[in-house]
Formats: sequence, structure tokens, C-alpha cells
Amino acid sequence: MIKRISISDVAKALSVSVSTISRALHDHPSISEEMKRQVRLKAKELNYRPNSYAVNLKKGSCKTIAVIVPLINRNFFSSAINGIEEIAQQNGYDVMIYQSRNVYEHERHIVNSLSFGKVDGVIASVADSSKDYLHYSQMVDYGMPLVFFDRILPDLHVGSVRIDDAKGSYMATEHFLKQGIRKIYHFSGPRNVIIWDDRAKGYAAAMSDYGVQVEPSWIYENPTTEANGAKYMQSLISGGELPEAINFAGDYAAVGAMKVMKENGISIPISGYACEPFCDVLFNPLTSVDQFSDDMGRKAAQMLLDKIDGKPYNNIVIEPKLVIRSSSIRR
Amino acid sequence: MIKRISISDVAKALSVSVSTISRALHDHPSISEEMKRQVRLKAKELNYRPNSYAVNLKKGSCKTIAVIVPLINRNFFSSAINGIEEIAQQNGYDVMIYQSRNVYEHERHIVNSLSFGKVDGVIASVADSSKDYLHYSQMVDYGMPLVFFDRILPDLHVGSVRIDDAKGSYMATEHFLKQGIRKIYHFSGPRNVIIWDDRAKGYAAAMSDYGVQVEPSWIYENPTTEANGAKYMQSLISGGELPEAINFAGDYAAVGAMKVMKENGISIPISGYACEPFCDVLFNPLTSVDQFSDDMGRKAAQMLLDKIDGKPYNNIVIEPKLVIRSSSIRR
DNA sequence: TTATCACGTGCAAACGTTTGTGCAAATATA
DNA sequence: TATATTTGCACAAACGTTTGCACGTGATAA
Repeated sequence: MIKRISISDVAKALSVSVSTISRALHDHPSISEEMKRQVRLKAKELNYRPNSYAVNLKKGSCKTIAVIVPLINRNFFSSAINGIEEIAQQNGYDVMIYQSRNVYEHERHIVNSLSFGKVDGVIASVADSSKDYLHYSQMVDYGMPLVFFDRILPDLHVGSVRIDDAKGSYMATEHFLKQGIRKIYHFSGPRNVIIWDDRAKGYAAAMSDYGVQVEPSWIYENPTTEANGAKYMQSLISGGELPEAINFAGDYAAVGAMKVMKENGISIPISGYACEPFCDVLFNPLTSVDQFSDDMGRKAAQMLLDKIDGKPYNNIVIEPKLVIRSSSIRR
Repeated sequence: MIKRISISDVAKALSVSVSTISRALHDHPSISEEMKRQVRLKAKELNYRPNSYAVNLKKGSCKTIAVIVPLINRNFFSSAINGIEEIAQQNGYDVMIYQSRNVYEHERHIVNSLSFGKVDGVIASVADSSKDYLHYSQMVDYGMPLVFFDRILPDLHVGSVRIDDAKGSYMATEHFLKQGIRKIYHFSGPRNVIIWDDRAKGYAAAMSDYGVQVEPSWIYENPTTEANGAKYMQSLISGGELPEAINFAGDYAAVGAMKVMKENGISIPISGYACEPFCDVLFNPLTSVDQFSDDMGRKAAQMLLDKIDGKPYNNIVIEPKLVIRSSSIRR
């Protein structure tokens, strides 16, 4: 165990009271400058650091926020966390990271353990597999400030920062339609999560606006992993009937499909979603939708800190941007 | 402020003492089963959660570890954190994340604020710009368990998990040499950080073993960013004298160079380092050295938890693996 | 001379737990 | 029936802070 120097050790060393030390270190006006000088000197000499638990217990706040993401090891989330950490650090807050790993039970467990007191506020992006949101609504009932980003739960009246996902998907789909392509498939993520549903809706809206009838089989729903993208493309190829273009709701699935296409010597225009950093260094640079994840993180963090300070929640929607690269151009 | 239910609220509701509640909830043998039942029921009914600061203050431990990385938004680090979080979660520990952003002053500030009490232990990867390690050695003197990973400070007698960087670089260089290539340049990171220095040494060792005299100008030292890689390649091109191959100490610099080569219609075999996920989806798949970052994170976390439990430190060196792709093959 | 007032400091309560010790009632033993 | 043992709980101290209040000192004003 770490042998700690407490405030009373400093007090004893100077033969003054504990309260004098505390006030001196906080630059309280009713302590003489001479005493402050001595206290600061002695505190430094003894290497005194206040015990943060005692401080937190006393103050009822810990200057810490928690971030819950499905997986930290995805560029979108690590960039968002980067933005969050930036704002947090500027405001003297610490950041705790939790991964739900996209499994509902993990998420429940994390949220429950957070529900009381451990942190001053929570920023979360919900797990793919989450079917209900009782754990979150309970946490909110307890008064915990909560801001969702990207994957939000619209029924909860808390803060949110998200992208206009439908619009991003609409733009990508329209980009195909404008090239005269009509038979466009959509690879969707699990539609119980709003982002995937919105992207599917954006796709459908674009198709409808251009008068294209979408067959149910044109939409495929599965987590957007590289493996799933590859599997999907394999099945399309072995199925024999290929689309003229594919609108993927995620870059990883698009990459998986791209590799299979390369192996099989086929080339179908495709687009991804998220602008993962690898998009423009792929052998076939991938058209994708930029979500400005760092900025999203910064905005979410700022909103949370504002809420902690008593300001009201907001619901921010960021405009996506279609970044066109060669993968989506018909040859 | 959050209105909290405290243990005394539960005690009042049942007209028993606070200590009975505490013991009942901890399944203490001297409390009757009937009482335990009632307490658990009432605690649930009131939604009581123990205040973690009070518990921490009392127990002197907080079941939290801190992770300091240069930048979370790099695959290597987010993967390592993924591994750390996995082990931490399994053992009931929380994880706090701090980014040094590769600036020494940030790192100092973080380490100082952590030095006492805030966490039970620290896992760190030092910043590129760190010139001294007083802040770390102070923290260690205070008794804080510390495990370095990847970017270690060898003078400090603490735990460490790292890759045999020299070997990884040796293998990549040898891969060129075996193809009969001799004029191989090395793009190094800042050599005050041990990983970059080791990689440079590995390169030099391979060259020496194959009897190749390395000119000082063959080694270039700069942070391994995409921009620097591009700039480097530009300068080589405009300098007129091109190498036969380049061994990059980082994937990002290699990608930057690769793009410039493509724009200029040149093709020099190159290798990277880190096996970023984009390596095999590049337009010219990049030969790189796999560092097994998830595993590194897991091992570091396990060592730290062991140390917290009183076991001694270790110094683990992981064997790297050269993953050969097309970028390094001479045409 | 006495009342008034800063000024600088100490005292003690409080934050919500955990835990050693004490004590009464219930049970077992003689 | 009287004594010893167990059982089940309460009391109170402690963890390290912060902070309202009281208090003694010396200076200023009436």
C-alpha cells in the first residue's frame, strides 16, 4: 500500500491546524501571505497531494466523465474520444473509458455501475444489440447528466450529438443515381440501432425520389464488419445476380466486399460510410461519408460539461459530407 | 446535484443501524439471514448504491487504473487499450484514459496529477518529446505501480511490455537485403524514444551483417506522420538521388511516401512498421511488422494487476512478425 | 478608557463508508 | 435454577478533506 502524506502531516510539521493548511493551499483570503508561503513550501517539501477521494466525498463531485462506446478500436470512436478528451482536459475533467463490445449485458452492467456517483456525467454511444434502454433511463432518473453521440436513443430526453445519417446515405445513393445507375443494393447494419435504420431510410428515400422501385432483396442487414462484407459479396457472386452498385452503411463491410471483388476480377461501384482513414489509401480509394468524429466528440463533451453546469441539453445534428473517390465511379 | 440515497437512509427506513446495513450487504456472517433479506429488499427498493468515494476513502483503493498514451486515435494504441480494458473489466477494474498528445508538458501534468491516490496503478507509453523521466520516477518513488508498454523508459525499474523492435526492423531490412537490394534508406522516428532508436539499430545491424556500409544520409529522423513521409519522398525525388528501397519505422510515413511515389510514377520497394489495419487494403499493400498490440495491452494490464496484488514486475519482450505484402517486392 | 472592527487562526461537524468492540437477548450447559 | 455460550445487532472511531463559526489579538474610533 502507498504510504500517503495527509494534510494533517503538513499541519503537524508546521504546528498549525488542518484547516489552516487547507485554506492556505486554496489561497483563502483570510490566511496571511506569510502563512501561505510557509504552507506551500512545507507541502512541496513533504510532497503532499490531496486525497482525491476525500475531496470528492466532501464536494460531491469528482471532475470525471465516463464514455461508453461499443469498441474503442474503431477509428470513428477513438477519434470521438480524442475530441472528448481534448475538451475534458481543457476543463480539468478526467475521462473514463468503457467498452460495451456491442453486447447488451455489458452495457447494462457498465451503466448500472455508473448510475450513482462514480462520475459527474456520461457520454454514450449505444450498443448494436441493445433492445431496451431501461438502464439508461434509470440512470437519467437518478439525475446523472447524459449525452448520447452517434448512436442515440431518441426516446430519452437527454443531450445528443449525431450526424444526419439519412442525408449522408441519401447523398451516397444519389451519387450513384446521378450516374444513371438504378439497381443499387444497400448493405445495412442492424436496424434496431437508429444510425443503421436512418442510413437505410436515406437510401430508400433517394431511390424513391428517383423513381426506382426497391426490391426487399436489395437490402441486406448484418453488422458491418469486413468479414460480413466479404461473405455478402461471395453470396452475391455465387447467387449469380449482381447489382449495378452497392451502398454500404459502413467502410469495413465495403472493404471486405472490395477484396472479394478484386479476387474475382469483378468491379462494381461501391460506397462506404464513416471515412475511415484507410479510405483514400485503399487499392481502390473508397467513396465514403465523413462524419467529423473528432468534432462530434468535442461537441458532445462540451454539451455534457454545460449540462453539469446547469445549462439545458441540446440536440445537435451535424451535416455529413460525401467524399467521392474512385470506388464509386462507373467505368 | 444528484440527490443520493445513502446507507443511512436505508438504515432509517428499517430502523436499524448503519453498520447492520453495511454488513448485511456484504453478507457478513454475524447478520441473520432474515435481516439480510430485508436489507437487500429495502436497498433495492430505495435504489441504494454505495458511494464509491466513501468506499475508496475508507479502503484506500479505487479499483481503477490509468492509461497514458500519446494518442488514442492510432490503431496501435486503441488496440492496446482494447486489450487493457478487457483484462481490467474481467478483474473489476475501471480504466481511465489520458492522452499526452506527444507533448512532454502534458505528460508531466498528467503523471503529476496521477502521482497520488487517484488510481491504483498506471500503464503508460511515453511521449515522443519526453527528454527526462523525473515525473515518472517520482511517481514510482511514491509507490505507484507502473507498467510501461511499447515506449518504455529503460532506466526505471518497473514493469514493461514491449516488442523486440530491433528485431522487427532487422527482419524488414533483411527482407530487402535477401532480394539483393543494398542501398536501403531508413526513415526513423525521434531516436530519443527507445522504439525508434531500436528500429534504427535493427536496420543498422542488418545492413552491417550483410556487409553494407550505411552512409549517414541514408537515415532520416522525423516523427513518422503521413505528412512527413510525403515530404521526405518529395525531397528525395527533388534531390535526384533515389535509394533502392526504404525501410520506414512507421506505416503512416510509408503511406505518405507511397502516395507521392504514385503521383510521380516511381516505384521503390518500401516497408512500414506497426501493421496498421489499412496495410493490406492499400492500393499497394504495405509490408509491415505486426506488433500484436491487443496482446501487448492484455499482458501489460495483467502485469499491473499482479503488481497491485504484490507480485513482482516483469519485463516482457514480444516477438514481432514481418508480414510481407507487395509493397516490398522488387519488380 | 472602552467599544468596534478587521485579521488570522483553531475547533468541530460533516461527507458515506467500514469495522473493532461492546452488550443484551436467546440459547445451551451444568 | 444459575451460569456459560452463542447470536444479532448497535456504538463509535476512522479514512482525509472542506467550511461555518467562534475566538483571541492588536489596531482604530468614539
